[in-house]
Amino acid sequence: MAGKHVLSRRERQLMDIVYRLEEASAKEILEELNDGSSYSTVRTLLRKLVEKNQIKHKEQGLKYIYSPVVKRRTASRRALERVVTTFFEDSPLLAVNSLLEMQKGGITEAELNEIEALIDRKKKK
Amino acid sequence: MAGKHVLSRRERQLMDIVYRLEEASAKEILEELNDGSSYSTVRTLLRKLVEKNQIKHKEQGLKYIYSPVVKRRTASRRALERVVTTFFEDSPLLAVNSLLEMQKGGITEAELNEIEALIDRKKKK
DNA sequence: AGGAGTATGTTAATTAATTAACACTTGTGA
DNA sequence: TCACAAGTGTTAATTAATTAACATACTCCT
Repeated sequence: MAGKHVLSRRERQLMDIVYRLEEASAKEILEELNDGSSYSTVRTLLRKLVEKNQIKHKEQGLKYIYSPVVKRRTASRRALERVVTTFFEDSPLLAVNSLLEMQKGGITEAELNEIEALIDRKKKK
Repeated sequence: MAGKHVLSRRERQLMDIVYRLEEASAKEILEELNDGSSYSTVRTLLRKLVEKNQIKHKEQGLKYIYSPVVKRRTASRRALERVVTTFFEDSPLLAVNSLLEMQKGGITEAELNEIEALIDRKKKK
């Protein structure tokens, strides 16, 4: 293993699932992966992520429930920053523009109004 | 190698650089990486990315200039979608909210106005 | 011409990632 | 109680990723 915070492809894939589900058991993660992976495989990956201090677990009855060490809000900011840096020339504005055009989960008129409200609030500072 | 479109950690790191720079020579990528990697190492990675059909190169005098096969616009959409799915419950709105709060490359008043203009334009459709 | 400089092409050794078998623990219902 | 179900813990084999040495090709300049 290279370092504490360097994640392999597979490890990152699991982290994404954990962030999406907020918390999950090994079994749930296996189901989310939905490739032919064995339970054992998933558990080895989870153990490595615990070692790398990326996730922690609490016991729930028999099983462990895993959740991220870095909270979602922080991780999401970092993820957005990376995308903005890589694809949008460090301009959040350009990224917002792209989000407005996004089809998936398309933005409704009501949501557009919400965004305007956010902007107004921001302007007042 | 697993599949044609499955990238390793290092390969993705190079792709990010290529997307950020739009196009780059092996040497430029080496400089961007800015860890102790050897020129030879970078070139091997580039060759693999070509094999995986992630980048292509044109010759420029002696050297190759590499650029992504999937254009930036497409790749950026995919990247945003992934972030929105993983961290923002499939809601572009929530992602926009987070971008508005982003410090790095902070959004100016003028840019806020631009966003409002974008929204107005969008509303008219 | 030919040597230095700047590239790319080939190959191989090492290290890390990935996968999964197998052993063990604990709760639970017949 | 005791077999089974549902977990986790340990370990190891295999495959992929990573790194870099070495060889080769092409330009340019003296």
